[in-house]
Amino acid sequence: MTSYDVARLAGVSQSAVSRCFKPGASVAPAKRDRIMAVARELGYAPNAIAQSLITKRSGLVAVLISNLTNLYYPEVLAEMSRRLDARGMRVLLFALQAESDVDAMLAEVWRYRVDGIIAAARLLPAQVAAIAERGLPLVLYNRISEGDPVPSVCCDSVAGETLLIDRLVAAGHRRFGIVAGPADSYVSNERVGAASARLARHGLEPLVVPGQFDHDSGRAGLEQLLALSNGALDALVAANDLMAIGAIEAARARGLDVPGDLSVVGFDGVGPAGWDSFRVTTIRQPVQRMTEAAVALLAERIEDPDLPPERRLFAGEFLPGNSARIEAGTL
Amino acid sequence: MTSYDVARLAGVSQSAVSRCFKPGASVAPAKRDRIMAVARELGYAPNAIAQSLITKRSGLVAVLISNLTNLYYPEVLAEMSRRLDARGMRVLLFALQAESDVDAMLAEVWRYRVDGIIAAARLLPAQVAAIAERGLPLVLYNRISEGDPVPSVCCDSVAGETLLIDRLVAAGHRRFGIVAGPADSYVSNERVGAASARLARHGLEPLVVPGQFDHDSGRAGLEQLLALSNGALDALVAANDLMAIGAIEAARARGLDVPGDLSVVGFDGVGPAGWDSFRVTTIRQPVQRMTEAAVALLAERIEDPDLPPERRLFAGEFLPGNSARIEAGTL
DNA sequence: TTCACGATTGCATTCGAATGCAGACAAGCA
DNA sequence: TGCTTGTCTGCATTCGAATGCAATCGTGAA
Repeated sequence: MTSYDVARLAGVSQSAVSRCFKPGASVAPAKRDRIMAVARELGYAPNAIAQSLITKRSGLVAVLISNLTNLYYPEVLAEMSRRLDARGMRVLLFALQAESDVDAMLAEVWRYRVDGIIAAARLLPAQVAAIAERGLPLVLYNRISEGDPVPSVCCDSVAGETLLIDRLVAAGHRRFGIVAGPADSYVSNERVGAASARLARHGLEPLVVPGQFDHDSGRAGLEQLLALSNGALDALVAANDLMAIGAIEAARARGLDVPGDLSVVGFDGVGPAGWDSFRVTTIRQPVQRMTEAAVALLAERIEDPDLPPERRLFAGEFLPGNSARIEAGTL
Repeated sequence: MTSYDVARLAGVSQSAVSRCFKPGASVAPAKRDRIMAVARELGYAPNAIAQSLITKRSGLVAVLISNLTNLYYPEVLAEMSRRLDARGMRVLLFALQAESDVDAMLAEVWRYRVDGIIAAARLLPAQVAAIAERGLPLVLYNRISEGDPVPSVCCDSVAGETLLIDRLVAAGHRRFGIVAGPADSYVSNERVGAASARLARHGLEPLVVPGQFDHDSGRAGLEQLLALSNGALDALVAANDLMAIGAIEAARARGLDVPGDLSVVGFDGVGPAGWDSFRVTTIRQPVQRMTEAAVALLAERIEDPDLPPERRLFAGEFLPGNSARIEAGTL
């Protein structure tokens, strides 16, 4: 079904059909009705491919996500999809396996003439530059660019970790351990850096061990920290909830009570963190508002590519949970 | 950058450039090298949009997923994306909020001239018919069509539930409760039906309460079942792991030991089911093989639309876990 | 009645790549 | 040398919709 088919059956020109589907175009009401009736009968809708070719707008947004299985991203993706949808844009999904895939993904991104990119994945400065060179609007999600400024949406790790640390210190914790995420993860570095810095302000220095943002890392992290500290650990700060949960389970497996013997805090506020078995003391990212902001930033820049980069920082919500000894009522 | 730009700089015709990017096309080696050099320099790659228009192949596959936040689908989506990628196809993602969205989504699917559809969402017979009418290959994931036969990939619920029930009965459980998923969910009906049928073979009849496939439903389901049975419950069969976990937590909250006082089994084999806190006795879906099969079925049918519908049923893997009293060594 | 003006309408072109067709050219063979 | 085969090439057209431009129509004003 093409606009020509509709035109022929309705006895008008192809232009008329095209104009019927363009809001604000000049078409006589009677003719429009006739055309739309035929279109409906034939099940006609403008071919987005052909439209893209001529208008240079594909309606596609490339969404790059590095580790979909991270429990946190599915929610982000679902929200993002919904919001892009509401603005008439489609999600072209790029689920990255490894960092090395990025260049290959970008090659595909170019080919499909997407209108913009939302990236929740690590991009090298050269990659960011390549995107900018093509004039493609880009919005980073929970990371910022290392090179030139790029619009981004982040959850305030510094504020979040600062709050957690202050609470823990106020409640008497002194011997801290931190389980970091991957060394090249922006959020991990932010969170670990913020927590360490805040501890330093309190005159404390944490033990830090690396992790991978997954459940097993939390378990392994706890073991390492206990070994390093000879069992003298008051609080474990995990760079995300999944690791916090792993740590909680590992602690229990060793007969430690959480939070009685050890306080554990996480970050993200994913679903399982709220389950009875864990009730992780954590910071919940405002996913709804963050995805909305990301989509809005992108949409604005698709309309006007000259808008300056803007960085939106969202405060997380403190979830007291029950995995850390924290003074009640000090909210 | 268009093929014309490359052609001009390389001093050849646009056709030649086009042929350079088509495997097996006839181009003199020397010329090919020259053209490719220019193309690389300009960062040229064929415009997928223009290609789609003329070849009637977009390389896009619409992936419809109903509840991305279900813990199980993210893994499916990531795997599917990777495998489609390997075959040179892109994922156009449609994350459904409500069933009512399907028609709106399909309208978009038409517009983008996707090459095929993989649906992990409920489709009405009329919707399946509309897809068939357009000649679009369709593969269903973990569901089958209610009307005309459609290629599909499923995990064998009957075998899985049968195995679980047999084990439970063999271990002496007699008073069963089942927490179902949404009434319109195919997998829920399959699993609940299979479990009930198998129990009937053993001369047993379970209590059945409805759920929503989420954590809270498991909790609520347990409460309801305990009320209905006056506390006389041996085993709880949840239609998925998330509900099994909710039920386990609710049972513990009531002071019941799992599996000492109550056995709980789930289905899916999602990550959290394997965590120490739960060790859910469950059936793991072979996601890798299932997604590979789904993508293969689709790819075949894109090549040859006349292939007959085929149904692939995969056996799940029994994970003993530790949430049910089951005879050891009876594997 | 005549003219101007605005609302409609269709024509023709454009977007970027793929491909059937025919011409150009070279090598192979008798 | 003459002719047959192939191998390369470029030309021209095609995909389906959007849009600048000019033509057409109707209407109200002068």
